Amino acid sequence: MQPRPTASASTSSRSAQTEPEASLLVVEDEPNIRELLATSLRFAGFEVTVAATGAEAIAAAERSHPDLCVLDVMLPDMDGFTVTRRLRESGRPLPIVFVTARDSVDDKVKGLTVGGDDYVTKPFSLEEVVARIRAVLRRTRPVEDESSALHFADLTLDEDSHEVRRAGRVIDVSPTEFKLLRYLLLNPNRVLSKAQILDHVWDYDFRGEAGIVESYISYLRRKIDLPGLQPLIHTKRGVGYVLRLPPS
Amino acid sequence: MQPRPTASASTSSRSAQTEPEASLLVVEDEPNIRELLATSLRFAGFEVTVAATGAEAIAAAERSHPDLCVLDVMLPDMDGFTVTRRLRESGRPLPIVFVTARDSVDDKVKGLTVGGDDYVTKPFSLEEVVARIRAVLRRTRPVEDESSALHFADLTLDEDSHEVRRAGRVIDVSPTEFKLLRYLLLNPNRVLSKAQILDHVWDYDFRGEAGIVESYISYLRRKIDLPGLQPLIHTKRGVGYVLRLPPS
DNA sequence: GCCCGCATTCAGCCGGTTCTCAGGATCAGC
DNA sequence: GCTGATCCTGAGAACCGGCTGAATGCGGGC
Repeated sequence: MQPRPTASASTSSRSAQTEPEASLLVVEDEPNIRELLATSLRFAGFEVTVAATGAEAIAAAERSHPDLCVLDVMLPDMDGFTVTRRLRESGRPLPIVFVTARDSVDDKVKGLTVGGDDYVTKPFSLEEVVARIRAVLRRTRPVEDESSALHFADLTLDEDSHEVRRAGRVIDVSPTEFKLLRYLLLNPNRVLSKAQILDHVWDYDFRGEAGIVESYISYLRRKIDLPGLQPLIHTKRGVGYVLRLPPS
Repeated sequence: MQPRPTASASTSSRSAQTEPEASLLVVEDEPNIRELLATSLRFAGFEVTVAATGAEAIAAAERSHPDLCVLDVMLPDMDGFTVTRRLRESGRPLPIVFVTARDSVDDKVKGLTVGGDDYVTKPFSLEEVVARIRAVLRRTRPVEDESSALHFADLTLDEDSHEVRRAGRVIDVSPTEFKLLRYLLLNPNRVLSKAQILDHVWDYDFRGEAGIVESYISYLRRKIDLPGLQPLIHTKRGVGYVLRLPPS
């Protein structure tokens, strides 16, 4: 798991907020994944506490009263059902984003996601996790001024409807194109290196080269930067890509 | 491995401050690189402690509580991912700038750029390292007074968008031109010798002559000091170059 | 099974970038 | 004004990064 050329980036433009967006409890027994989640979620603006087992999770939840729990369903000491039930025994409706192996029986997890909950499968991409968490919070929070759409110039991306628009016109994008565009929209006017994009948009175990980012940038440009419109995706040779209005 | 005779120069105008800018922990097993980093980062105004192994690093971090860690991912005793996790296990979000060999097998550690972290590849240029460190600190520090842009007269250089402007107009510069201009902007009104510029802007293993600095100064002048504008880049014959306003 | 969309890799092309070099311009000192 | 040293800059070669079309393979839906 390692280096590929990278530059600097923030996962989210909200990281500058002084007030944390929400408090999360991350429950995951694999140390590397736990730290990966904790680090990137903290940087995304959340307040994060961690736990490695179900028992720890229950103790931590009583102490810190998190707004949401990121829970690995395969824990050494107890299964996801039990942890979920115990976490909610207090009566507080704690929303949960489950983390599960892709090849695990899906029916079990589906039964778990009845409320406003959701789940992601391992290996996941960091953007995906953050997006799911925000979506669940949006759904379960009482009052919300937040819209689920990201905007830049005449470009819109709606998380709920999974819809992309340029100049009012709906644009059909593939899942990976959607995730890449979301990452760009979360970081407008900031150069993102190919390595950064790879780290945030692709699954954490992706073994490929940075060339695939070039391919997807190419696909996106073909759909987003149509002839006659101002190009929004720009190349900074030797550095990365940036979403911005053309220089005056 | 110390490249070429380094004139004593401060990397940044902040080095005159009595208060150190931030405290760094440099973890690198190669003694020459370690000293090169430690020396130039101290010149740049940082408080620096060093460690040669992962174990030393963890011990040192507990003792000195650095604001940021500069970490070679290829250490004799443990890999970068483990060191990172152990350094952060205390819960304190320690930002990290990783150092990695350019030709190292890229797929060993992934996810190095999450949480605002960044990395540089060996061989690096000193300006690049300092710039990355400052960028990460800017992103991860609570206080948000610092802007990512450097200014001098009507000339600006933005690290985030990698954009250069003169008199409001965007100027397209190559990566090397960008680094050279950043070095000049960090040292306004100070004459910089060609040797100094080579040491800071070019990779530490660059074997070329100082003539290349003349070439790049020429390129920059063509783009920055446009006819009709006040020239900002001046030659001090026999000494070096200086960024300043023309004498009245 | 068959088809289609999507993810991924790769190679060729193109143009920008880096770097060197040499001729000519400029400057300082005499 | 002369002269040597220094600097400027145009030209060119080698290199490198990025763009794109083509090929492959996988997986889901019919």
